[in-house]
Order: sequence, then C-alpha cells, then structure tokens
Amino acid sequence: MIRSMQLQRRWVFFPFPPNLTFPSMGCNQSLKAFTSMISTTPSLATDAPSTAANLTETLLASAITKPREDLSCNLGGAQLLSLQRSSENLWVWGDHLSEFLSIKRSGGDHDRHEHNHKLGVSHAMKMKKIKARRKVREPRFCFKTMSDVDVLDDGYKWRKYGQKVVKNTQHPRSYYRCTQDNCRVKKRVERLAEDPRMVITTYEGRHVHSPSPELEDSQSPSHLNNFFW
DNA sequence: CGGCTTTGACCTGCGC
DNA sequence: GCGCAGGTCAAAGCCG
Repeated sequence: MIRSMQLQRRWVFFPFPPNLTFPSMGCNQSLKAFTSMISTTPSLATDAPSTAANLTETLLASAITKPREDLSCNLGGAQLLSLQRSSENLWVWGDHLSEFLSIKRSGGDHDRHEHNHKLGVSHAMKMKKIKARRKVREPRFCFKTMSDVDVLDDGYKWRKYGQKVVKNTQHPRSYYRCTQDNCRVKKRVERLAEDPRMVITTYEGRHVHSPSPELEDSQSPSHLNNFFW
C-alpha cells in the first residue's frame, strides 16, 4: 500500500493537456471539466481529489491499474468518453510500469499474473517493448472524445505536418506539431475504426510556453494551467 | 506573400 | 535480412 502510494507520487509530473475544450458543448470548457469528471466518475469517486496534483495522480493511477476500464462520464453534454492509457502508449509508462511490475513480482506470482492479465499482453512481450522504446520517446497522453470535429481546441496552435492511412481503419491519422518555436510537442488525431464518432487525440511531449493568448480560455484557473503543462 | 494543408517519398523500428 | 506499418519530411498547391 505504501509502496503503491510512492509509485503514484512519481506521476505528478506527467503532462496533461492544457485548457482542453469540447466544441460539442458549444462553449469552451477548461480543465475544470476534468475535475468535474473525477467527482462524477464512480470508479474514481472514492479518491475524490481536492488538488490538481491529486487529480492527475488519481487519473493516471486509475488508467494504469484499470487499463480496460473506460473512465466514462458525461460532462454536462460534453462527451469525454474515456481517459485511458492505450496499448501503443505502453512505452510511456516504461519506468513506472517496470517498477510496478517489480513490486508485484515481489508480492507473488498470483499478483503478477493478475496484473499481466489486466494489461492484456504477455509479460515477456511487454517488457521487451518497454525496454526497446522508453529510451527516446517523450511522454504521451491520449484520450477519447465523441465529436464531429477532429481537432479539439486545447489553447495551443498546431500545424499539420502529415497524414497517414492506418491499416484496418477507414479514417486517416493526422499528425500535428505545435507552431511555437522551440516547442516540440506533437499530437495525433484519429477516429476510432469501430465507431467513427469517436476521436482519439494523443499528445506527445511538454509545451515550453503558455497557450496562445487569443485561444486561451480566460475562465480557466491559473493554478491548473501551471500544474498541468 | 506568408502560412497552412496535402500528399507521395523516404526513414525507422519491429516482427518473422 | 526482408517486408510491413507507422512516423516524418518536404515540395507543391491552396487560401486569405
């Protein structure tokens, strides 16, 4: 229990999308939406966070311990359907996951088997991927929304630099890069093959600047902006 | 004319 | 080593 808490502490610095907005709501909603989500999500309610740090920890802890469980909720009409770690994001969690696995391993085979089963991949394959990928990649964060528009207004300015047709999907994946000089943040936008109404947005890296003033949601609390990005 | 999107080519990592 | 698929580059074109 204590070690688990220590593990979660390390997740505080994981980046989070700033000023996330939901066009489907007809108005801009900042990260207050996420706070609202936490308080209204049954699976997270028991750990209702009172601070931004706790919010992030709780989200990420839930994402890693409940990889198959969507954190579904209804944000007053906005349809943030899930916030989860995708399988292809496995490397993002490399350091934390390997540590987590070592903890589990010391706790017994049953725990390890149970954890691997939850992740849905073999232990050997997973560790191989982690080892191969974690050295170079920026941290990533992805979420899924139901929206008619592909690109959600997150307060930053993006330039499209590529588009790719992904195998077994009808819809192309678009690649965007932050237009700010010296900022290497990227995001990928794609629609879910099973349900084209769903938009998967993946952020990679950390912004080294504030959101564009003209795009920034003036209603969003400054302490959240400072924390999340 | 500058900024952005499009799109085919190229690069890279991974599985076999 | 080879082939495949994802990711990136960069030239060309579009638009305000």
